[in-house]
Amino acid sequence: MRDFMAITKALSDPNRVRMLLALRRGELCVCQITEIFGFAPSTVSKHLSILHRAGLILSRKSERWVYYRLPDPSAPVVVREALDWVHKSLAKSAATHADAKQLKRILKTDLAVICQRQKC
Amino acid sequence: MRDFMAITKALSDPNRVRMLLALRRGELCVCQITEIFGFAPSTVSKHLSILHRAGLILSRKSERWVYYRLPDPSAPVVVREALDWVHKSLAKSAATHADAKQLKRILKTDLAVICQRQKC
DNA sequence: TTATCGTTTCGTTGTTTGACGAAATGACTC
DNA sequence: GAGTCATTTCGTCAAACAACGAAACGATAA
Repeated sequence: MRDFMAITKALSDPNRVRMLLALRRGELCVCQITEIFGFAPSTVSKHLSILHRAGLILSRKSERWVYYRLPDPSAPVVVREALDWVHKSLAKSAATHADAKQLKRILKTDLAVICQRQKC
Repeated sequence: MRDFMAITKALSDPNRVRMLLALRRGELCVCQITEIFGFAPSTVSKHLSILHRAGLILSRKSERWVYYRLPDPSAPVVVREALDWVHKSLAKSAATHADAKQLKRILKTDLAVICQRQKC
């Protein structure tokens, strides 16, 4: 029950759900996600840590950056089904589409430039 | 997105999730649910209205009582899948089992007696 | 070591949420 | 039409939460 509630609480904030959807195409580092959503880095970090603690995303550190990604198929069933439900339900939503557009723009930009722009 | 968030917000409270699970065996009236969980009737009513607004339960009025039940298979896909996920994930949890035991006891008791006990 | 830089943690602030009791509602009975 | 009764709505309070900036952290670079 506790694990399950960690997932539902993580999914109860729209910005966290948007972040899950943004990761659909592959891993992103914190500053890329910060750029997409326009929040302070500390805010984004907090959201990602909540998603991470619920098991909905995994993290990896490389060079200066921390990358987050969706879990692989070996994740617990409850997590896999939650993610399937989220993606299936929102893949075509307006918010997802808008975020995907932002993401496309950001992926064209060099990481260092993004980070400098944010002074992060 | 708004509909989806109504569902995740509804599922983000453990007591509301317990109520969904309690309805698995069939419809219950507000005072029966109140008896199971030991909250004030106004609290239970609020929880049920949140679940109802999210489309996770349906209601029916009969005589003095309002009955709530899980939706039939004609419910929206997003709702059906959410409920499937909840039930599949928690059917065997300790909390569900304890509530089911309470429920069994309460179903043996006459509705009028329950309501009187609560002065509701 | 010291500096730099992306990320996280901490403390604060304003908002949301869950609980309750009291009062309102609305249907059924007399 | 007045009374009864289950349920809902309203107002209040305390706890939880989301956002931010400042400071701490931890790894890499000089």
